[in-house]
Amino acid sequence: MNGSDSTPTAPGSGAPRRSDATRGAILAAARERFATDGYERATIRAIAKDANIDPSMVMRYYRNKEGLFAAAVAIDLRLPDVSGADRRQDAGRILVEHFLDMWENNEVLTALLRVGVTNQAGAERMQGILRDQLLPVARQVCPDLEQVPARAALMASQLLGLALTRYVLRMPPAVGLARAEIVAWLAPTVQRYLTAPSP
Amino acid sequence: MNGSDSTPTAPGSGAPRRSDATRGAILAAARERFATDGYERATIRAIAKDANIDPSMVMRYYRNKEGLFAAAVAIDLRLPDVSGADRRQDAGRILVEHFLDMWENNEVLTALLRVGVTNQAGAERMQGILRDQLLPVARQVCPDLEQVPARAALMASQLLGLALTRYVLRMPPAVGLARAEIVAWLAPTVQRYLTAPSP
DNA sequence: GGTGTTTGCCAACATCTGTTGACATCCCTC
DNA sequence: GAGGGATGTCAACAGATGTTGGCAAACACC
Repeated sequence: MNGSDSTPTAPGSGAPRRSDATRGAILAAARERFATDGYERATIRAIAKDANIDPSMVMRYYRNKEGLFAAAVAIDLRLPDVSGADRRQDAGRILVEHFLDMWENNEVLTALLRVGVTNQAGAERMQGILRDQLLPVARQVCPDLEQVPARAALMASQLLGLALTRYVLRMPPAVGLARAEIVAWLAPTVQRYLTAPSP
Repeated sequence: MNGSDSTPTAPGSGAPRRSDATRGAILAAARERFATDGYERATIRAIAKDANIDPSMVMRYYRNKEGLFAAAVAIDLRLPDVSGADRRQDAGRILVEHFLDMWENNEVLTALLRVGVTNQAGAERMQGILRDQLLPVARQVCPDLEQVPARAALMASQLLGLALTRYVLRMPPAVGLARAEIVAWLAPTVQRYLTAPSP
């Protein structure tokens, strides 16, 4: 439940508009549709119907479908700091737990993953998240700076792979895993990708 | 390069038809389009154009778009046997190498992954592959039979996660990984998921 | 050589898509 | 209370999409 985050279009600036409720409803509906249907099948008409407004309002407030997607899917992973000496050796567990928390109650992540697979803009957005958010974390704990991108990519492959099988494809055995199980299995993997000496 | 596999529709049965060349061309074009565009954006018209035939031929030979997809994407991972005592402790490396071989020169896998994310039928197909092909491999090497599904799911999460970041999203650091690097990093992970005692 | 089936192309259909513009209505300001 | 901008509704557009049926040519078989 993301709710209505202050000002939908220009966060933190501009006076509140009378249409903020509508804008928020559109964004909420868009997030849900993009998450369940992907980019192509999430039609503007369906989103507008969910938000109980006219399709033309979507165009007025977000220019076009791409603009709507850009506004609806803004992701801040809020990755925790793991640079402390004590936390560094626990980075795997901390990150896996944080990732699960994020995915379990944030449909925007599922939306972006679904869209990123079939839409170029979505894919680039995901590349940006890896570069701007995941990579810095790897830099905090990785010994050799030159290996940071590779290690971040490895971490991403495992975490996104879990999200893919569990939240998108909903493979029964992946859905059936308990949270504690996932942490116990994946934490050492991520820890190794981040800190183990290059094999 | 999959080429034209004998009889496209009913494998291993029926006399060769005069239209086999056309059928094959359609399937090849469909595979490529589904792989690059996903299900929705891979239009029948575009596929027909690639195959240099009329769109109506696609409908004649494969009923509808779903039928075309079902015919175009039939996957046999040809997973190697790892039940031997010596191979069992090498299962991780063997499977990762085999997976890379498969993905590097088989666009059908990319097609299925792209479609599985936005299409229910595609998702079910992938679930079937996990159940019918990946799970038996896990059963060969996993000590506790009850844990087989969970371990197969873990293996799938890592392998599909790599495919996702490298072949679908094409995240630069994931694309930049050398084959040997991937094997060196992922083999121990898969090995642990399959054979390590439950953590 | 005539017959029936297969193969292919063409035109069209109904529907859905993103998108646009005109018009009515509300609310705030002077 | 009049004016003006913001907000919302309605109808329509142009194009694309899956799908269908009819019709000509090529072929196989007697």
